[in-house]
Amino acid sequence: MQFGERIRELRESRGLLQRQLAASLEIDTPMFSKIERGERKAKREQVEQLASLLHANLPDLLRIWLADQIIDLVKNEPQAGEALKTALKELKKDEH
Amino acid sequence: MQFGERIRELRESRGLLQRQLAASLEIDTPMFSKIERGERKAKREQVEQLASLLHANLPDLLRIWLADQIIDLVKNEPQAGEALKTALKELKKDEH
DNA sequence: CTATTTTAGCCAAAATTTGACAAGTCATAA
DNA sequence: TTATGACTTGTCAAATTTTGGCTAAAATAG
Repeated sequence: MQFGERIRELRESRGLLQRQLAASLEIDTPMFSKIERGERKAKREQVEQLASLLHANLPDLLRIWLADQIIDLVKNEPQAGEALKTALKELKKDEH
Repeated sequence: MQFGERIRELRESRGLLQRQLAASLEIDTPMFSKIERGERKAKREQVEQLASLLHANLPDLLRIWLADQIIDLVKNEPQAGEALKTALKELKKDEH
């Protein structure tokens, strides 16, 4: 599940139009369309606003949103999987 | 293990100076110093050159280099760990 | 068809990244 | 002490990337 897809699901389930959410985020409709299609990435602040506007779970949206960016960073890299595992280990180390 | 640290280890084990490797990469010594200390990030092309110059394993260097960037992306995010797991799953999906 | 919604393409402003330079610290040697 | 060499710090401008808005085209609904 990608972030844009999820936003679209939530938006449509609530019967909202792109231009309505776009207005709330103070961006224009084409920009919102691009976010939904994953052509542009939302800002963190916009994720927060969307969670609120769509009554969605913020941590979960953030998780998907971040995952998108990670994928974008490592795609086309042969070592992608291994790098992710390494990053996870590093992360756990820092938690202590 | 971070990328810069690893480069420094390899460089020192071969008795090379920063200015020598910097010259090979066609950047100046301060820039190389910053890469070693993780203040600046190396370009992918530079990772390849370094692997060659230091007779190091390229996939392994790339793994560490990528992991650094992932960490940099997700640090300060509460959902970092979960996002990484999600990204890993997405990645595996694409592999089929 | 006509309206509205959504998407595509382009351009400029803004933000980030990159690299170089000058000057600094630190250690060692003369 | 002075000098030298290796490395680091801080700042600046050039270059690249990202962001946002505009126009107009395509798709969809009525």
